[in-house]
Amino acid sequence: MTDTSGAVVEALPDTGSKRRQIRPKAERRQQLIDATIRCIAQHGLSAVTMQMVTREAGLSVGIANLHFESKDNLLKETLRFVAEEYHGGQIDIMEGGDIPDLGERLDALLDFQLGRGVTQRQKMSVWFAYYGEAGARPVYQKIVSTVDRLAAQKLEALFTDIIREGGYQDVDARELATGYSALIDGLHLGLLVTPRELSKRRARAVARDFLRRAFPRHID
Amino acid sequence: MTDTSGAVVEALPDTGSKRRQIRPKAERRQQLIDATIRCIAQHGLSAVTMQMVTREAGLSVGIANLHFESKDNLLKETLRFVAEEYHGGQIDIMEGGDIPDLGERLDALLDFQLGRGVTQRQKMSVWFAYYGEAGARPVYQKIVSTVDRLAAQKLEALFTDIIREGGYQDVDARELATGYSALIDGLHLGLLVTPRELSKRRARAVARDFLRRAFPRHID
DNA sequence: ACCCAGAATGAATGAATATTCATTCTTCGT
DNA sequence: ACGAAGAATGAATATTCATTCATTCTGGGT
Repeated sequence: MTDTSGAVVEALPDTGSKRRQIRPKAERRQQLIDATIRCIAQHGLSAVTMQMVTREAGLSVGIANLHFESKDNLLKETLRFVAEEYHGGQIDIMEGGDIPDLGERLDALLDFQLGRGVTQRQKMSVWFAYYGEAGARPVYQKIVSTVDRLAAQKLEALFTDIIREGGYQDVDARELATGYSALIDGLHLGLLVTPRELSKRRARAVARDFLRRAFPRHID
Repeated sequence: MTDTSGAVVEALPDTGSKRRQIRPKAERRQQLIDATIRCIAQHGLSAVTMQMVTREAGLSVGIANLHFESKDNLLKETLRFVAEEYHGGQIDIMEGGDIPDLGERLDALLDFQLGRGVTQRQKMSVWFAYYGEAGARPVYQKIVSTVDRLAAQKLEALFTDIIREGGYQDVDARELATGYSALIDGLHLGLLVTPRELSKRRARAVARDFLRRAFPRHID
């Protein structure tokens, strides 16, 4: 309305080239998912628009509906990606052919869960944005609970091994695993919502404390 | 456009009376906040509309902007209400003039945190819906962290008393309080997102276990 | 060199939604 | 009984947004 002269086309300081690029479908999909993650983290799930996402990806609006059928689907696939990345990483460590020592494996798990990769505000924001909607959207519940269940099983198995190795008495692997998972989730929440009160450093100390109290001969 | 005859006015099967009622501002505000809570729980924060809320409250659309200036404000006030209800309840118990025995006070706290009132899906949904947006909305962070900080202090004080009374060694009240709070948050999350895997009963057992391991002479 | 499958674009469309405000209705004090 | 203060209404407005699709462009295959 205000400027129809069309003189300035390359006004935006785009991500490099303004020339149309053709790329395989899989690559574009990932590009869009990554952009969605950044948008959710920055603006919140409820404020994310297709325009926002496609601009963040440096692409046109139409492309999102080309590679995902709808916004709904894009959001679903984004959750699936984040969930699999997080739980997949955990599972790799817990199965841990790389790390034979069980105590060290626990340490590695804790490092992953409260370390750089996962704890970045971006990822946490996305994670909890979906949790927030999960109460009203069974689809989200299903996506999360599918990967979640597997991770829970692996954790229980790891704890069972540790209990056997350490000869710990009066410790129930299943219950402890539930507690540990909940603790980690709660710490993530704290890091996200009240970063002033809870430093990453202290979060690790708290989690480590939990494990030490349960498995004193494996931690510290 | 389609029907200007104005014949059928009472077509909607309203919540009882179709007669216009005049009520004090404070009452209408609470009514709208309650409706907002129900809407968020049922449809998710991002799907809530003013029409939805006002219909749920059995009122007209205009009223929301009469008593709150905007949708944004209504959502903010709703969060404030939920936060104060939850943390206020905890604080009352922890200050606990009613319950002199410290172990019993702990039990009461746990009951409140994982009992009927708070754990109702409705309230949990709202709680986490806001957490999900908190990463992107400093306003929400501020509202939560204000009440949160006070509750954390009270919990630390309670734990300090218990540690002194029980003569527990090697236990840091602050760290334990952080851990316990995180654990409770994590359990709420589990109850909300994977109710199949985590029953309320088991959540209580897990939390109780955490406390017992720290304060064996006060629990069980 | 040229073609064309299909990738990419973005203006246009239509649906949804927050907010406004002229009007109507209640209640309370007198 | 009456009038005014202000509570309540909901049609209208303006905006925002997801989705569509006619058109343009690219790059690999011939």
